Amino acid sequence: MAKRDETQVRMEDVAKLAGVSVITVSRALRQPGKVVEQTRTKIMQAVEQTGYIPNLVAGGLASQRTNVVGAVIPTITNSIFADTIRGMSDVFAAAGMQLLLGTSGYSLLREEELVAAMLGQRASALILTGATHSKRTRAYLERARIPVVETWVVDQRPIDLRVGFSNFDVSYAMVRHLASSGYRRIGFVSAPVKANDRAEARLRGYREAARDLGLTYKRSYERQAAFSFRHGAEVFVDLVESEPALEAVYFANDILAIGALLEAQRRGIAIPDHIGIAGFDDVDLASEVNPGLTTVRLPRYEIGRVAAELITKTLMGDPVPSKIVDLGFQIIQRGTTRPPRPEPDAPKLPKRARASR
Amino acid sequence: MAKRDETQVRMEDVAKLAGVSVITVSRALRQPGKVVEQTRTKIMQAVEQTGYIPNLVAGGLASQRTNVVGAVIPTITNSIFADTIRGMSDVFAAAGMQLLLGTSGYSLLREEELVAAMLGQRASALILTGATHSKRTRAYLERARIPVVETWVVDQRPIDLRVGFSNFDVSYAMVRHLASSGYRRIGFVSAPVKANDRAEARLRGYREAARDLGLTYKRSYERQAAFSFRHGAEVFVDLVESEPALEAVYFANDILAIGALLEAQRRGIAIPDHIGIAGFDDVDLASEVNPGLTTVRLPRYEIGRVAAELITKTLMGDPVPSKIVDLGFQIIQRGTTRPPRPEPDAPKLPKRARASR
DNA sequence: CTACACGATGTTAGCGCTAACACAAACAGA
DNA sequence: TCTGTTTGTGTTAGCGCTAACATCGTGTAG
Repeated sequence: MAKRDETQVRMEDVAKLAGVSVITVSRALRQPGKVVEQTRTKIMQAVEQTGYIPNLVAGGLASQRTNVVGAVIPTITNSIFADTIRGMSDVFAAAGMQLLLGTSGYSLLREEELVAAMLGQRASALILTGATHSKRTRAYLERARIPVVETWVVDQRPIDLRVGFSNFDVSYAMVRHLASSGYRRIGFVSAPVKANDRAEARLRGYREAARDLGLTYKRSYERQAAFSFRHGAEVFVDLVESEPALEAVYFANDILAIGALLEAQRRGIAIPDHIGIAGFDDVDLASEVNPGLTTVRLPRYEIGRVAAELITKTLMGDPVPSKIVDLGFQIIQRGTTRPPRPEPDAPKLPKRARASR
Repeated sequence: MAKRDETQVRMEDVAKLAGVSVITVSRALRQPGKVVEQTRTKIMQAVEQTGYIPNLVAGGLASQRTNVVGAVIPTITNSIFADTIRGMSDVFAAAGMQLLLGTSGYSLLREEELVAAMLGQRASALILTGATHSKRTRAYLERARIPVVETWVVDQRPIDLRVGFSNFDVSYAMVRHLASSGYRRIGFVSAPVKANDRAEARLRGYREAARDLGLTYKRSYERQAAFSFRHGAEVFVDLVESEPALEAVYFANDILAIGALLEAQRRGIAIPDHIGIAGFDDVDLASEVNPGLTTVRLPRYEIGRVAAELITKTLMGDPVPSKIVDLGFQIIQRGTTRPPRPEPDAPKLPKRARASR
């Protein structure tokens, strides 16, 4: 064996100093109620004096459970996910659990590696982003028999739990909103859809709404752009130049939309008089730019909080009321698009989008 | 004992299926070169067939080391730290290490809890933000005898390793830059300095530069504001209204500065003609707003990358050339401030700031 | 006064893996 | 041929902790 590091304080050292057995120390630390006041005091003093920090690796092996929860997000650069992580962190910190974070970079293979690593750490539960996973990832998760929460999605069959909203519905609703403001020729700038079911659902929502509402729709009204202000600016210029008839451009995220807005400002393109701009996410900046960005507010923090709550509940053996939690959304009308017109006499728009395809 | 979970595949199951001993399986997975091709193939097939995932908790206990590195950042909401984490993640992912992330919310007590939890997980190394830690945190770290990297700072005595730049020097340099553009009355909006040595160093840099350069300096030229566009907007309005003589306002981060710039836009305050604005960080948005924001570019990603590289090197037993790595910075002149004037005949400004106080 | 419950603490036996050493077979050099 | 070395694999003994059961003392009811 690896010779043990003699300098490391073990539970045994604390026990000797306090004049009790190791199990009593273990109990004093984990279930203080089971140890009498006086003994506990002695033990805590010994802990203090030695600077003892319990070895959770050994504890995890012996008890067959850890206080670690793994979470995989596509990227940490997008502040969207930062809010979700904050939601998780707040709950897990209060529950004394550790968050093991990994970023997949929108790669299913990397997600698979991360899931394997987290299962290797014997994480008590896993939080993933989206509903698309490799076959092997699914196999791992099924065999692991731990709570798994897929976030930012609610449609389809969950592996276990699911917390989010319908990207399809939101996107559909935004197009409906723009249509109700009188826009008939609406362009769409998608995020890259590769290995990103949320982006793909937003694209579908746009297409189906455009069709259902009888808008002018051409494939050339669509573009795809990676997540950055710069890409938003570039794709916007390309789009308005090649499709001058467009009345509004709807972007799959606020960063692209704001990039476009700032570019329009530079080029003297009047927003919303010449063309409307809409985003998706309602980031802080969306209400600060001039004019303010019409967008969709999403329950970013809530997704993380609820996901973590479902997990802590499940781990404590409490039943959860529902395996799928839809947290909804809210269209935010601001100055980058014309305000909606008062309802015409016969509102022939579908009342609500279908729940995906 | 906790009865073992019979459904969990162990190394023994793989070994039986492959017709070898467990140690051979262990070696095949960790040091493939030590096992002959044919045996390894048999073992890998058995791994595949059973869906075996090595129990790193058991492995960590037996070997007395883990592939986990802990990192504590103040907040994940600030995209600044996101870049640093990306730097770490890229290196650790390539090295097959796991990142255990915690957010302290600028609380030394919370940092202490996180450090204790991470040491409890027997993390192989720790990455902290800043140089200010509680007494107990320092005691933990000294006893732990693992590599510890403090980031975003280089001054003073490190616990072990340190990667960043001098916030004092950067701030000093920015004020010097503004002065060289002819600004004499420069306001400063600090981030909250409580438990934030970087913010405090930036404030000191501003004050000392103002004094050294003979600028007009009044305590009422200073404000403090929490990290958000909105706070930047509000504090800017307050400052220009109560101190109308101000020629420029220098913000301790770009988010505050951009919030101010957008507010100025709304109120028709001409930037930079009426008043100059400068930031700190060079976020993506800084080059997109109109006019572009004068700011300081920091090696955000590099800090994370270098910190992680120092750790992987140290863990592999390679010596590191230096315990402290200063990654420098770069002033970025854009449109929110007047351009620097050509050097006057007698440049009596100090050539370089002192390395802190 | 005995029997029994209960609360507090201790003893024992692993959890699944790896370090160190052991050993057998194959090979090389004298 | 013998010896030493190298290579591949196995045996043994934990790593530090906790679950389960054991034990001991005290209080309480009959």
